[in-house]
Amino acid sequence: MTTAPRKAPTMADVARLAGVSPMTVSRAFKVETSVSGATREAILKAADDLGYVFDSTASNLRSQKTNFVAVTVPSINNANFAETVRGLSERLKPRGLQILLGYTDYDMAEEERLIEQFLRRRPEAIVVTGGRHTPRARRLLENAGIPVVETWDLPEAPIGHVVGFSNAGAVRDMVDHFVALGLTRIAFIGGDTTRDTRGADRRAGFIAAMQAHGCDATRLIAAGTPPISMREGAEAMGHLLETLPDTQAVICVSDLSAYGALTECQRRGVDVPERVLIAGFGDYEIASISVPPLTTINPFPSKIGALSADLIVAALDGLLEGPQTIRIETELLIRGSSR
Amino acid sequence: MTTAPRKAPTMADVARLAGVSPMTVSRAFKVETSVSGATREAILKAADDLGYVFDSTASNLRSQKTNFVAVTVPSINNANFAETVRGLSERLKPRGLQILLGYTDYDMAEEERLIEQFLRRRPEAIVVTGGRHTPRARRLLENAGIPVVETWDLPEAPIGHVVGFSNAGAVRDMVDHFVALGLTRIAFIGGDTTRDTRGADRRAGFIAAMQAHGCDATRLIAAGTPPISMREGAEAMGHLLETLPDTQAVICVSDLSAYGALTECQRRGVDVPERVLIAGFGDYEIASISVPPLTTINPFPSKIGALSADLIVAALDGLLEGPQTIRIETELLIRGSSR
DNA sequence: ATGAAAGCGCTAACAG
DNA sequence: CTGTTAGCGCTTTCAT
Repeated sequence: MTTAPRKAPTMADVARLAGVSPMTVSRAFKVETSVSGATREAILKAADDLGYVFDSTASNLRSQKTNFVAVTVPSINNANFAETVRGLSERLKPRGLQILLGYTDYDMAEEERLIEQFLRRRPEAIVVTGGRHTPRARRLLENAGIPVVETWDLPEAPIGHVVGFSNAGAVRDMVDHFVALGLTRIAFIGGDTTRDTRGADRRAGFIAAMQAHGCDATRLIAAGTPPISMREGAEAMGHLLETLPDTQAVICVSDLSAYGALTECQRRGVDVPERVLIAGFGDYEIASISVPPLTTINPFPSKIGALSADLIVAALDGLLEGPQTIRIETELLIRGSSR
Repeated sequence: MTTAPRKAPTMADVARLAGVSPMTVSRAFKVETSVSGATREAILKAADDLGYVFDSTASNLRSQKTNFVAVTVPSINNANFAETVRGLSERLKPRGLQILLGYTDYDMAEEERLIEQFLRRRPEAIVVTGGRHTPRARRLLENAGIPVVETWDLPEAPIGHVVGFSNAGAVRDMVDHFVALGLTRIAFIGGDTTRDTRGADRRAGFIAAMQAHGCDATRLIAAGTPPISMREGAEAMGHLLETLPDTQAVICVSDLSAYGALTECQRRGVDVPERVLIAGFGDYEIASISVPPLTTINPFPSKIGALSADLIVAALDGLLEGPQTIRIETELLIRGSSR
């Protein structure tokens, strides 16, 4: 059945059946509270007989504790953000904190709406992806009165705590790698830069690094709306091979688009890495197993989540002096697609 | 700042500043309620000045409405389940229903814990993945008094509504395809069958279909703990090529393991599909873009979500006579890896 | 170890 | 269109 005829039982009902006061029932449902073993047993038995389910909406209101942490990510369909959520979740669970997850679709206006909705539910802390937000979203976070963690970025003016890395710096490392191989005609494949701020930072990092090396930084292919897919990466590669056939290396905004680019080369009989080198970003599983495997950057997504959780727990325990910024060092992984 | 010095303002504070009663403030925050334009404006202005944020913990308790739907999936890091969640989310949002998402790690005991936690928060409805649960989880769902939807499966004894497909039947279609090509030495690569019940159903469907065709159904490779990865698919394929080198075709429990198997063939110089044919499950993006592309089955994951949302909305509106079962017809996609 | 009273912040129900 | 009263189901606080 999917509908109950009668009203759900409350603690008062359980108390009546067990012959105790509602307060004792309340205590019996917490761990480490002073209730005698026999009484607790009788209460839990009574609760089970009645089909009682604890009502946390009432508990939340009275105790002013909701025991959840709000988390916003750009996309739920992304292995790296999923790893960050897993890292968070695993360290928050032992503290009895659940995660309320929402996705913004890489849209700051949607992020603002989501943050407002989430704050209404009174989370104990909030984790957001990125360091750029609408002015109103920023204000909401500043005034929320709870720990705030910005991740996957190193914002210039953080709202609260930060656990992230330099997207531009990571791509600079990649450019340096290619230049060290003696290459100069290097292209960048990414999505439209208005939506995905981390993608935009990577593109900006590419341009800055190329210019620092005195190389032409105009081989920029926009491949569609972020997050760009394998297919869009493939299409961008096709376009690149046709319009700028002397390109020696390609840096893609993510491993997924890089893999798409690789397959397009395979379909066209363009040898990788002999004729063109390819690199991605994110160290997704595909990057380590494709033939050839893809050169990429590991941003340690689950570490971002775990360290964010540590900050939250410390902040809730009052152990933090002020806002903390934890800088993650990304790792350049040179694989078969670039050597 | 991450901590507020003073207490957060309530509706009473807003009411005082705006010179109205708390009830009018409450009305001003709902749409389509009878509040004069000028009054509403003054109230929202006062709320903004105070930095007031609506407290839904109180609203939830008093109105006995939480405006969210609980959803459990085996893994958050899975493009197909993500599509189901997206399908749900997009159709529930216009109704003002948010999603509370949790993952079970393919573990029924963890699912039970999660369901209990979720029901304490009093969701309007609950969506679970699969049709097998612990006895206690089943009882909790039966007594929850809210619409329940089981997905991604066709349970024999549904708890409430169902939106799913036959995992065994889908694999039967795949076996039929290979047998029609004149092949008989067909293997199945999957994970341990104790955890992933959908994977177990696919394996059982493989065995049944092979036996129905009078073929040997013993080429079964267990590749690790579900969900099995690309790497585990590759390792299983290596094992298969060494122990049963006369195998003509391989059906994998998912596209990810199928892709791993494909790469292993490429590393070993085993031509696909000339020497061995490969098929997966799920129609992930990798399946359509790999070289060669992978034969697979599309279970229409976002449709599962959308139809589940429709059932929930109809049930909440009291438009459903009784439990509904919606059967999704999967689609066999024959691609380069098997022809 | 257990109980009684009060109230968390909002809104259902009723009145005007 | 707006206000008053009461109470959702717990837990804080203070007793015993």
